[in-house]
Amino acid sequence: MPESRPYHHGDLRAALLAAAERTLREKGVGSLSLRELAREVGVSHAAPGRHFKDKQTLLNALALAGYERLAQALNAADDPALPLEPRLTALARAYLGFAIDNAELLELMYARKHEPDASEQMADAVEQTVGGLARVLADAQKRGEIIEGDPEELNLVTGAALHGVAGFIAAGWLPPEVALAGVEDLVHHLLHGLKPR
Amino acid sequence: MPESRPYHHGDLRAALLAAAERTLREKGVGSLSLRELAREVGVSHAAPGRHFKDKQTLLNALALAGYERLAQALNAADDPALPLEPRLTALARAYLGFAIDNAELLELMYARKHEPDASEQMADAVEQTVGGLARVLADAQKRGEIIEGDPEELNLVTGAALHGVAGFIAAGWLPPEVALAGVEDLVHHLLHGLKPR
DNA sequence: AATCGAATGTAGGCGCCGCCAACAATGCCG
DNA sequence: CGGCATTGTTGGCGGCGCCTACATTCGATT
Repeated sequence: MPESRPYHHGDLRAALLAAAERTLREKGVGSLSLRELAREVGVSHAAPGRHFKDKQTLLNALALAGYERLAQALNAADDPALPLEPRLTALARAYLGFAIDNAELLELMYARKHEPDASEQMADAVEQTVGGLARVLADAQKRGEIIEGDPEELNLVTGAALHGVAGFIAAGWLPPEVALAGVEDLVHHLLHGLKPR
Repeated sequence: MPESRPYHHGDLRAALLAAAERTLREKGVGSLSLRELAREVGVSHAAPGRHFKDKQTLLNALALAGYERLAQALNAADDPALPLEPRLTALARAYLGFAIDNAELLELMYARKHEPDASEQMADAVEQTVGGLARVLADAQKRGEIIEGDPEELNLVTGAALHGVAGFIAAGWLPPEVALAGVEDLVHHLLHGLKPR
């Protein structure tokens, strides 16, 4: 007889996360159940509890993995040799690309709110992610390519604009192609403003 | 003996929506259950089904009401007599104020995505909401206060920046006071750009 | 290498949920 | 006033998250 599945899975935690991300992408966070995941992976309905103390913990892990992938994508897209405008455009394109390919996941990543601790890991991940943008702006400021003033405020405007567009995409108000096609203009308007000069 | 509650509630639908919004504000969308609402309002667990065919339908109604309140707040805040910058600032302040006071609700409003129809009412409501912003920018463009070019693109930059800040607030990354304090700078940077001039 | 505790998986159950069907009370319109 | 649509109630089905008790396996200590 075929030896049945071993009692221990081997890497249940990773398998659960992988299945969860697939389900998240295909059916949305709403139809994500621990029992269903357990079924997909082929373990009992209580097995996930050994690796994630509750459902929220699994979602947090998912979000954390998302931040790492996002930070990686942003770092890969950043070319410090470029002048400010194309450099920012590339960064923006990378962020929106991630938002398009991982809409549900991104929503999860941004849904971490009133968790008291929410694991400092999460805060670190967020910091690392926005750090890429902050670095670009700080560099530009140092070189005099953009105005002086509180860097936090500049980060906010730029980050908010990007985040907002990502939100529009996730909400389905802005078709992905349109968003990508408009990246260049978006960055241009951010840098040059809307007033005539 | 005190006459017992009448068999028919009178306005169960409105009572459910009111209770739902309170729960939403206090405990978040996650702890919103039809049965719990029914209990709060004092009806049986199946009564809500007479007014909302399923939970999503109730959430949609909630979101719709939110759009109406938001559009109202924005209209009230818009003073066409003002010059562009203060006019936009007032609008932004109103939007962020709404986002602060109704974070959970706003999240619900923005969560309507892959519903095929999702009721055209919703689309109308969204249109009405962003319409306020579009009007301001169109006016300004007509008066030559801002650059020419695709109005859609200008709406996008401005709307995205506002929406993004609202998202930061909802996510808990940006303390409300900081957001409100930065509104003026935000609008200023949007209009004048980040590049030195 | 044998042992024993920690880690990991299983079985069952509790109370909640959303949704459905059958029935009861009420309001309304002829 | 009689009948019908509306609105509420009761009961139940299957699914869920989480818990406890138990089973199996792994690995470190001796």
